Amino acid sequence: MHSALHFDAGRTQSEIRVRIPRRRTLSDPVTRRIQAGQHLFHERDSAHFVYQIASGVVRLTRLQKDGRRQVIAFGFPGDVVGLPADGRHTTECDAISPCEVVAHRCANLMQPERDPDLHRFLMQSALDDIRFLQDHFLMLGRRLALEKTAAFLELLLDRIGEPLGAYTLVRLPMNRSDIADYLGLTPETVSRAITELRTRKVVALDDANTMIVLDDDALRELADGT
Amino acid sequence: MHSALHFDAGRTQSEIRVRIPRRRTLSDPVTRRIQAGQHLFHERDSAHFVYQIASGVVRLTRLQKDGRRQVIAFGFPGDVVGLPADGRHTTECDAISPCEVVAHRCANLMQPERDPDLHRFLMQSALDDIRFLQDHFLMLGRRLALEKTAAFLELLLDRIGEPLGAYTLVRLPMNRSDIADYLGLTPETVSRAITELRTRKVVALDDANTMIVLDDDALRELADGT
DNA sequence: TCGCGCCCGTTACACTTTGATACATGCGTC
DNA sequence: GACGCATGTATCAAAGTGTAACGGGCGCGA
Repeated sequence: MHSALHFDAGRTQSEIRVRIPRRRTLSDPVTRRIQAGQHLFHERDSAHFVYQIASGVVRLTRLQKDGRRQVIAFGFPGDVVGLPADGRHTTECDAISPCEVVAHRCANLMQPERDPDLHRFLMQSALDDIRFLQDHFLMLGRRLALEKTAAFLELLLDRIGEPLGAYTLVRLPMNRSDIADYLGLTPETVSRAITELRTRKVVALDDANTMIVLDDDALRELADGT
Repeated sequence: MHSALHFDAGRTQSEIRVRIPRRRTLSDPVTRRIQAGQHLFHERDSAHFVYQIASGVVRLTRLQKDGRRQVIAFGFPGDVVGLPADGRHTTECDAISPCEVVAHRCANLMQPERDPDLHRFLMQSALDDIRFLQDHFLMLGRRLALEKTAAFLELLLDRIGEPLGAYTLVRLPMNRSDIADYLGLTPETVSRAITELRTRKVVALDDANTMIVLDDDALRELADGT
């Protein structure tokens, strides 16, 4: 069944990128490349930079005393990650696929006079971040694992979906454990939910975690709980 | 049992207040009084003001298509609520106890040049907000209802606890349904969890939802899952 | 003042979902 | 070919939910 699902869409994940506007200021941004698995920063690190993702995907996590891990968010191209509180980072951040990121100095956060445009941009990013975090709550609070999973796939569809004829292609950069820790489930339950979505022909999935959304409407209905 | 628990601490909830610095700018803040149940704003409202809570508690919620409600956050004295995305409010906001709030014009969010001090303050608020939202995820992701509930009461302890001799007094301004919708549980489960905490002599609770934290350490251990 | 209905909190019971555990499969690497 | 890693599947136990019922407090109107 899987072998019949070999869709060759050409572009690779890393090619989904966002144009970073070139700016002329005292605090010109610096581009960095990082590999999958590398950390951008750790929780409680003194914060020197915030990072805008140009390509690739990062994972923002919090570690708990009992050893459990909560995935706070995924950083997709265009997102700004690493906004600090009290001068320190509030999460772990590591790449789950090769990334290019643009680093901006944190000092600019509290110096609006120095570079108003940059400050405006950072404020915009913080406000967007708040909205994304609020969206995430709706997934965690939702009751059924199938609904949570559908809502998550809907998010991916909207954030990193690539048109492919009548359907949409979504390359999953994260594994089942990441999804589980994002949704407050176990990897097994995520696996069951995805299997159910495949059985219902809502999505198709090959061995390389490349997904095709077959029934966009059904996915959104499940995500909405209707 | 309840009648034996009549502790008279004198101060009322509304007396927990935060000093709002008087500022001299083009955009002087305006104080408003609102009653319990009144709305400050609705989801998708065009955002004209952000509000800093001076006294009282507000509730930030999102309504879902299936009728369920997610409590995104509670706004305690000192908190800033109503930070918009794309010029619109992203949640409902209503008071759950009589409130005094200080309104600042949203226009200042994207005009750092006009009032740098105000902009710095709003940025700080946004960054704090992000951290609080992240903290909330750890409560939702936690496994057991007892742990979630303990974590929530720990939050209240830290935010609105009032020293009372060797113990700490916490007046719960919200009802069981609010707590349930905040933690992703049902009101019944919250009730059971609180009953368990009372049985274990971790907290005491009277008929007026006034709580005394008897065993601070036990509460935090439960909240940490240890 | 009394009676009434309503809301909230609590408790009990049956049921559903999820978690925990175990094991099989497939893939890549050594 | 052995091994590690990630994923999928199956089974059983545990936890939470849904439903219902009960009691207390409160506001309202007769």
